[in-house]
Amino acid sequence: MRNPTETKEAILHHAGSLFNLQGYKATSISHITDATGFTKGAIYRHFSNKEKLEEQALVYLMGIMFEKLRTQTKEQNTAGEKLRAILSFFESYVSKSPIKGGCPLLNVAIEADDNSPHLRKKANTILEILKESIVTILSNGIRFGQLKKEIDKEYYATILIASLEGAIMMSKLAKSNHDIRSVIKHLDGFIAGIEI
Amino acid sequence: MRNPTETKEAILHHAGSLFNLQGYKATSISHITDATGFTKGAIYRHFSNKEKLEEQALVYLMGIMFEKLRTQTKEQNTAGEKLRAILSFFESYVSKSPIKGGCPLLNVAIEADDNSPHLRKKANTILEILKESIVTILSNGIRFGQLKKEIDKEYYATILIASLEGAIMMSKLAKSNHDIRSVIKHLDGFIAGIEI
DNA sequence: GAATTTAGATACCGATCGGTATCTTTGCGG
DNA sequence: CCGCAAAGATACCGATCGGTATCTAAATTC
Repeated sequence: MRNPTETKEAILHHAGSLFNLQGYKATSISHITDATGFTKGAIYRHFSNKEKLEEQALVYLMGIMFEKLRTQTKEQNTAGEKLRAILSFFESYVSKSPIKGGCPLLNVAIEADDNSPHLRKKANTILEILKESIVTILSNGIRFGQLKKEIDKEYYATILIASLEGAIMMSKLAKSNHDIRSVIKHLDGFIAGIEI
Repeated sequence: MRNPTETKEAILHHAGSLFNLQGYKATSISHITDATGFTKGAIYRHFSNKEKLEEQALVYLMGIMFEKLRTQTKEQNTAGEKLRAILSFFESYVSKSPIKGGCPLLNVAIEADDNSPHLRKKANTILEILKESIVTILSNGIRFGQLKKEIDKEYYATILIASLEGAIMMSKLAKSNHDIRSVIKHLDGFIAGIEI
């Protein structure tokens, strides 16, 4: 069964999983060959070097994240419900995570901010997309008369993301969802404050 | 000038700085010998292995953090002022950081949570100490009639820490203090809500 | 179905990793 | 000022790092 498309997909899948769990620099090509069953020859045929593999694996991981996030918000009707779907989506990163190792955005941000310009740039773009998707929910909420008109949308998006990402860090460290539940409780009230 | 105490201090200082900037696993002993001017022989005389050096460097970093935090809160008189001193302390991690590379607690938490049990445990203890120190400020604020009696202190401490740590991640990623300023603005109001 | 392209395996490269055994040098106690 | 213990330097170890050149085998093309 030789299928280059599936091979590349399998490499991205396992590499992404390992990068998110162990870190990008800490994960070697050998770790990936062990996980996939493929050899270095196969990996370097599909990716010119480790840096490119890291970048594409990050995009792959964020694709999964945004896909899950989008389906869960689409199920909801009002802006308030959509925002609360985001809260529970982030809570899932602690216990039954869609990707092992927690939030890939948080992980790559901390590892890359000071010494991996290529990953940092991509991560920053991803953060902006996440922000923008929350802003869109808020805009629609205002348009449909579900949220107060005068709110600073970008400000609210920032508060939500910062609190949730910080809470993931705390809860993963303590191996308990107590902290993220507190934060979600707080953000729930925060959202209620702008609902009509 | 041969002074083992100063040598150990210098190793911890440079190692801590590199660990916080590049990560623990990504920083090799060679990086530390380059930074300190000492050789492997010197390092392994003072630290039995790299793991122990990582642990002690983390404690060293957090010592600096808590020392700075303590002096800045001690300068303030009321609980509200002390809490706001914490906000501006965290803001300093982005621009004029006491330690290069951002918040050492956040950094070690993300790197260690899934695969460095020895660091994870220490980091978790540090998180608890940070929480406890905020709870103490809140308790005193209540005792001196500066804060409302009925508040859930641990809950408030969690919200503060999560928001601030998440904001550091965002601001370092975007290389701007815009996000952390938004979060601080929000937390400022949050604190005002429990002041009398 | 033979020829050719391409996916993937194998074997190797120099550099660097954490760690150690040994040697030299320094400073201190007598 | 001499002897000795401790501090630090040097030189090395096997393992592993990212990367590449080459080879084999499978699919595609005509």
